[in-house]
Amino acid sequence: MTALSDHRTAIRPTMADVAAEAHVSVKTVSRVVNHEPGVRPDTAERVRAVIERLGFRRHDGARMMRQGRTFTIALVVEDLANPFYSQIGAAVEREARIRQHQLITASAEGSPTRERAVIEALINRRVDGIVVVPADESASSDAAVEASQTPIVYMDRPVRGTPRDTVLSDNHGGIRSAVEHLVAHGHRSIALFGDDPAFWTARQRREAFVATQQSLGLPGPPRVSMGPHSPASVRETLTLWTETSDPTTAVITGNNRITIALLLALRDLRRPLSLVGYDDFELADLVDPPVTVVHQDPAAMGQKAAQQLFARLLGDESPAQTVVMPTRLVVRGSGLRRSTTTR
Amino acid sequence: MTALSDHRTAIRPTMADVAAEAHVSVKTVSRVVNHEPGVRPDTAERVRAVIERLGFRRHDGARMMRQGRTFTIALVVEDLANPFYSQIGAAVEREARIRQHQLITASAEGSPTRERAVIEALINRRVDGIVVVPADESASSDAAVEASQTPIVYMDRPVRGTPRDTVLSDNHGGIRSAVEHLVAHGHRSIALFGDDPAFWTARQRREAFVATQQSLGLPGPPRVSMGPHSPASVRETLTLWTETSDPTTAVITGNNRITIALLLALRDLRRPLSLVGYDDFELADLVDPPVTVVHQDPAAMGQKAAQQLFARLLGDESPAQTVVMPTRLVVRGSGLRRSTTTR
DNA sequence: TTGAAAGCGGTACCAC
DNA sequence: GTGGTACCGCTTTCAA
Repeated sequence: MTALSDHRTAIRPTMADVAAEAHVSVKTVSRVVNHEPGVRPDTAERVRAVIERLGFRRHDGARMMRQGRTFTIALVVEDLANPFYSQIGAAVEREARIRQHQLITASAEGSPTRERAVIEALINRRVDGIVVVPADESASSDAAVEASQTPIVYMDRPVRGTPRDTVLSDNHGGIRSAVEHLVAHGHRSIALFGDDPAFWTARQRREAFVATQQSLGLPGPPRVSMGPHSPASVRETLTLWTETSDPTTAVITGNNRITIALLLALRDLRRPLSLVGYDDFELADLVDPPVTVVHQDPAAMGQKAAQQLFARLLGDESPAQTVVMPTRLVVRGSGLRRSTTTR
Repeated sequence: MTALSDHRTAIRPTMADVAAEAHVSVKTVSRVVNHEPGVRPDTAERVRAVIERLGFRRHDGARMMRQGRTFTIALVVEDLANPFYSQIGAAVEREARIRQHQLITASAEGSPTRERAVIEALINRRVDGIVVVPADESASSDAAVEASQTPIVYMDRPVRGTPRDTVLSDNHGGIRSAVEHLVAHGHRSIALFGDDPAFWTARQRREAFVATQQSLGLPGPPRVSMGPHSPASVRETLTLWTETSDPTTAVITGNNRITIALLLALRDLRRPLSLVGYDDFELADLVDPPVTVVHQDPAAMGQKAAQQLFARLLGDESPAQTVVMPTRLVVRGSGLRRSTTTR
């Protein structure tokens, strides 16, 4: 053991240190560490003993660099604290872990600029692939992604430009199931409180609502109010629509947040309105009456996206594909026809 | 441009490629890329032009290796989809991003074995530091952490062995505030539905409950039921405790999940019990009556842990410190004294 | 079965 | 100002 190796060992032993101690070459240490065949058992044993004694741990950074792969994928979303995204994150991480990969998660906070910066940083780190819930449809980082050849999968919303693998939710089907459910329970005058039309998903759901309403032959022009909403604005609009000769008897919301705003508004109004919310939420069962919802499955979407990404990493060269994940109507009661006396 | 560089450029240009094209040394390219001073403006401009033309992007893996730092920290929790952890995750990621670091998140799924494997993999990757919500108190990966010298911060629960930086929540204060609130509203017979005593936090809260009950001079032996719970088991216990000569009039829960089980049980029982839940939840406002809770601030805890970690990365060598984060009682109404006629 | 040497793509150090 | 070169710690290649 030289003075040098002695010193280095104290900090972080390398394969060279192990090799010196075990009187073998670095290559042999490498073989042992990576369980490569072709090492005599006793040699391997000796090397393993030294590894153990010195507390050697392979420096994966060096390995990645030489191999040109990082065994890392990344997930870029708007806000990791949002349940929709955190469920996606958990699913993607799981798929990564199963395949011995690690996951870098990053928030873009809804800003295309930040999203681009984040994605470029990830490319510089040579992550093997990226899953992105894009901030908008502009594909802000398209050029960088293109040049880097880094496989990317988009989720929840499509982006313009070069077609890429994309996992969407069936917004049309989700809204249709909501409308049909309400109609089946006798509703004819249904309103939609959608999200800000700046969001692609919000526009999709609005279109689906209008189309379904027409295809079912419901009377009158569709009543649609797009966000952003507050409980107050919702209350106002609701009052308007329920005090006509053709009062709205049921409401569909465009997402989670709006469902909550609506529940608050309904509580104040004390009006017997039926409701189907978009997005499931934890306490839907505990509200009175329990809230019927269109359930998107973020975990399934995340899993699907990760699987698509790993297929690319394994060499799948087929054309970019878009997958639309089904939604599920969870009936809990709030969609039933309700009389004033119910409350 | 040689044939070699021609080929390489098509894949991924390196500093050597840029240097050759710009007729400067690699070192000069490095200087330009890193905005180091001491490069003539026109040289820098020429280099930048080539960088642009070739689409060069620095390989951060190589840089990290040379510098011995990865500009990466990691977060290990039980389940990324759990709101408590995902809020921590969002906060930690934010602190990392502000400091130009990236965050690797990993789930240990509550298994100490998996946790150890995950942490060792992170150490092998030479992450600069790790934040861990440990699966148990065993500090399963302590030896590896010790040897690797990787800074680590524990959250929510302490671990045995070598003292390390730890961020805890004030379980005692949280429970005390809940009990005091109920007592202030006239309750004298209060019960606790705690979580599985296998969890350190659950035991802490139980102890706090018993201690507070005694210090306030409440009558009788403390009524405590530790988990795991189901709505059915909760209902059974509640029935027992409310049908004595000294009926329980208020309940404190040990966490989020139990609060929900309790709400379901209460709905079935239709008994006028007051309630203070541990952990805030999104729709606490919408339940009838709105649920008063002890709010832990996972975002603040995550932020604090990340800040402590970065202090270490910046060279803070002071002794390991434990920080206890305060909780906040969010009064919403369910803690008030309720008569049978209220429902 | 084993090892020597050349890289992977940058940065650090020191000449010029 | 600029460049040469060793080197981070491992894998790859090829020879012995």
